[in-house]
Amino acid sequence: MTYLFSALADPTRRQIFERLAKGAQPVGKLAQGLPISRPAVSQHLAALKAAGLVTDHAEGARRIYRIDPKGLAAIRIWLDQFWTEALDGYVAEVERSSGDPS
Amino acid sequence: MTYLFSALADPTRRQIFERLAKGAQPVGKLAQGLPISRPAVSQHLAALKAAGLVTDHAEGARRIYRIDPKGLAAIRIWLDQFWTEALDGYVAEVERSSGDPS
DNA sequence: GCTTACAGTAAGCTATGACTTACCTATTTA
DNA sequence: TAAATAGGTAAGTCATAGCTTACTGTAAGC
Repeated sequence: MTYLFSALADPTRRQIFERLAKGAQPVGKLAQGLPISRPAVSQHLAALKAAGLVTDHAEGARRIYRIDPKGLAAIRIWLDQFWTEALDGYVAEVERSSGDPS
Repeated sequence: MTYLFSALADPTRRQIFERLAKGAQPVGKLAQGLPISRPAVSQHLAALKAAGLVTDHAEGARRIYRIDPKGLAAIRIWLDQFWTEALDGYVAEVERSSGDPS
């Protein structure tokens, strides 16, 4: 989860990711329209890839990046597995401190 | 989203958060069992609070922290709003590159 | 009121993360 | 095969994040 959340913690990286969500793109095209250098984009893509948020494949000289559903799925699983636990705990605490509503 | 993801990106902070998911706790009790100092825990709690992941209230000299559902809800919204877009894009790209399956 | 427990804040240290430029490799095109 | 395009890697810089110790401010207990 650390890689996943770290990857999404950076605004630029989220921007890249959200742009890829609208369609696969090569590195150079991504770099256009971003206020950072192309190598910086490459580094961000490497981070996203390590997190399982994107995949890449060669297409001639270009390298096409696209969303990898694995990453989003992992977050969803974490969240779901968490959701009930956290909310149960929350409700229990609130009830405990505000008197039994039954 | 930046604060939210940054807060969850740190392993220690996630540990604190997940511990709170099992029940509200004062700072000192959280600090016990963690390999870091109590002030460090305070700082982590401040980050979690700023992200909307926890709330606190005074209880005598103690300060009780508990999960704030707002944070998790925000992630869920981000994810949901994203889910369809990303997966639609993904499917569209895959179909485009592997031939029309119809 | 004085002391002890609880916890936030300040200041300083160190490691890491995001960027840059320079470089190298592989593919296309002329 | 030479030139140009596409993009990953290396090395260095600067800012920030996470930690520590020291301090300050409240609430509780004697």
